[in-house]
Amino acid sequence: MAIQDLLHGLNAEQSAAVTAGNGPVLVVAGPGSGKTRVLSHRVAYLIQEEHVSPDRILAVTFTNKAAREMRDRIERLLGTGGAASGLVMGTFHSIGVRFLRQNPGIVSDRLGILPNFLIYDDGDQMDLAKKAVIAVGMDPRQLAPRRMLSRVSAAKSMLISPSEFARDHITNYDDEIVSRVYAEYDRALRKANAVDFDDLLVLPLQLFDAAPKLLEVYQERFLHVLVDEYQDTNRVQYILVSALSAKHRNLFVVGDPDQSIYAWRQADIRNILDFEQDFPDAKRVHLEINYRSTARIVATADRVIRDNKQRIERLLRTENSDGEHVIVRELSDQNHEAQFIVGEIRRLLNGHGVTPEQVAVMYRTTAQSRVLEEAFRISDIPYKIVGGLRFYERKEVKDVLAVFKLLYNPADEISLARIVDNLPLGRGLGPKAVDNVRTWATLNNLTLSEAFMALPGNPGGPELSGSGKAAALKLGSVLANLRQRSTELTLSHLFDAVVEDTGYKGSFDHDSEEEMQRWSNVLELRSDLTRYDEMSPADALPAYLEQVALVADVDQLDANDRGHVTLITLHSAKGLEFPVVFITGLEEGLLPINRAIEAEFQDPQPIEEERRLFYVGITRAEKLLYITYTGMRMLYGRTQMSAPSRFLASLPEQHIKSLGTRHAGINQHRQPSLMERAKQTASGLPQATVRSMSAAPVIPPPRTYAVGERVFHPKFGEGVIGEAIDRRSDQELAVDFARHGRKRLLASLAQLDLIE
DNA sequence: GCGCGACTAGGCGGG
DNA sequence: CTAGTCGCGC
Repeated sequence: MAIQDLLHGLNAEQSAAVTAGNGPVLVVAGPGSGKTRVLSHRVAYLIQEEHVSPDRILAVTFTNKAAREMRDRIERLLGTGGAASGLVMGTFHSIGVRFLRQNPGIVSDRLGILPNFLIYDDGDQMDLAKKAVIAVGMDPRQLAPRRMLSRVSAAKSMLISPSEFARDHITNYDDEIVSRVYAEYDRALRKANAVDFDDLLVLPLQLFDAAPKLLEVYQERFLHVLVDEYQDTNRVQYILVSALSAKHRNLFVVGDPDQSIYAWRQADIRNILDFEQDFPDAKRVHLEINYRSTARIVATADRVIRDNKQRIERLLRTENSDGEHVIVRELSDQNHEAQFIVGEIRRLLNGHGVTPEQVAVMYRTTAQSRVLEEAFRISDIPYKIVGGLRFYERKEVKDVLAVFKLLYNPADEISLARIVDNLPLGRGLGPKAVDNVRTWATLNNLTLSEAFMALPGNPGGPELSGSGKAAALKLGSVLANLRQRSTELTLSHLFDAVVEDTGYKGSFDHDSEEEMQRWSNVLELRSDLTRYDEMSPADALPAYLEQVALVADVDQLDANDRGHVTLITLHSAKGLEFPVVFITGLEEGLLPINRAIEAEFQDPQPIEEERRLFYVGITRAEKLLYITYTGMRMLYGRTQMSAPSRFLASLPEQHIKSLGTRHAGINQHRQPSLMERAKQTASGLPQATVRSMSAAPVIPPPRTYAVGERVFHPKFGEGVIGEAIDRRSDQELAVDFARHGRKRLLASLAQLDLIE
């Protein structure tokens, strides 16, 4: 492909970013401004025009899905298949684990982590944190392991080691506990030969510290380092990319400070704000034309984000047509909210040319998805929930995976404990028997599971009662047998052996619908495993376990996986786009969330982050945007009156159509100030009529259709325009399809192509 | 050692 | 409300 083709369709700013020369580059990219496009074109440009070998480019994305899509795009741009192979691309975590796996010798010598280390998921980390809390003599019920974990995670992301924490970061009793739990947690993690998510970023840095020569090798190799969603990087990630790009200094970062929504995960917005201080010779490019959304949606987003105080003033503009008004709707409670959404989606699906996959329903908390899911289940609209309980976090799936993990890493006591507690194989073994085996294991310098496996050959081993002894022997012999077979069997056959030999398969009650559902989840795991059957058993097991640990919810959203409405949290929705978006629960306490409101007087940051989250949601919408809130909501089992979110007051009147009884712009939860009352009186609020657009931007006319023209629709196929009614900024069409008869569609929504 | 009902604390976001 | 834990009786 020629250079002009590589730059074809890019605007001036996008081209400038793509073709920027060497040195640090900061791309500040508004929503829908084509940043993924810029990144892919940049990589393709480097390979093709600058003749950079793909394996000398490192590209970091926020999700695996984004990495996948970008790779596809680059392949397409470069034409020939495989042209992008060798590119190092993925999330920070997957790149981190790659560094560790590539250097097993140094990792094991210097960091004490054996090559068969496991990545502990959230649940494993929780179990370990709980044990750590108990080990330091505290009660896990009062200490909230979850809170401990987040403190530990925060420390790790700021590169504070347990000993540094103990030395420099204790200011009160609470810190004292955290410090001890942190030390114990990390010790237990190493003992289990496991790492947590933060370790995947921290350990590579420790690796580089321990082996500076190795860092030099990587520094030399990576001629170009590109980072997406830079506003959401934390300190460790910042240091990692700085270190890797230090030699050639070709660091290309893309981000949007207004979309920074991960401060709670220690993302540090200063990384992007201070980029030019860190790299004084940095070039800066702004992408501010939005290609995604209608002018009304862009104007709404812009108006909402402007009310943040701590913000760099920025432009957001579009050349797109006005589109429809943003619909704001008040409902009496969450059930009516769900009903409204389902009803509205049904209306759009029937005859407005909308297909289910074009629609997303977004919410602040996963708890909100339950009511929505219920409404969708009753309706005949296909839907899919992203997030919530992940597949791999389901109890029955974790139970089986625990066996796989233990077979791979015998030091993994957390998994062994799962097996003992949850599988029929562990029946008859209580804490006492396990403790006795552990004592014996320690004496003989074995891991706990190795000790169990050694039992059949050492009948005189640990002290055990008659029944406990039989159970322990059984466990040991089954594990030893599975372990031996794990090197020969494909993963799906290993699965069969595991569910059979542990008695798990037989433990599901065939008369219980619920248990049969759980068993079918277990079987789904089996079909997941067959994807690895081509690989040699020795490689498949670690590859599969790694995939399980690093796959995110959004990663499983597949572009080919069509035909359903998406239910998703606002956080997960970052980076996605949908023609039709519903943002639900615009209420004080939910969006903004209570925590942020409580902190508001000491610290305005959390509220500002909530507003950015709302902004992220708004900017996901291409054509139609609905915003809903309720007057009453059941939360944590109690029904409470809910006040409309303060963010509703930022919505620009001229672009919204308010269908509620109360006007969206007025907060009901507090007395309006005199000024506000004055303004309300002046403008005649509350009111629900649509006000005409004031100071409308110059907008190019949208594509229009005429009666008789032939068109193609992705779902209905070929058709002829039968009627065309002009609306303010759109056309309502009646199209006669050859195979589906007459459908009424909105020109802006239906993905029609004119057939010449 | 297991299974059950009673009780309590938390209550968001995710690689 | 729901998940997790306690404490009891078996």
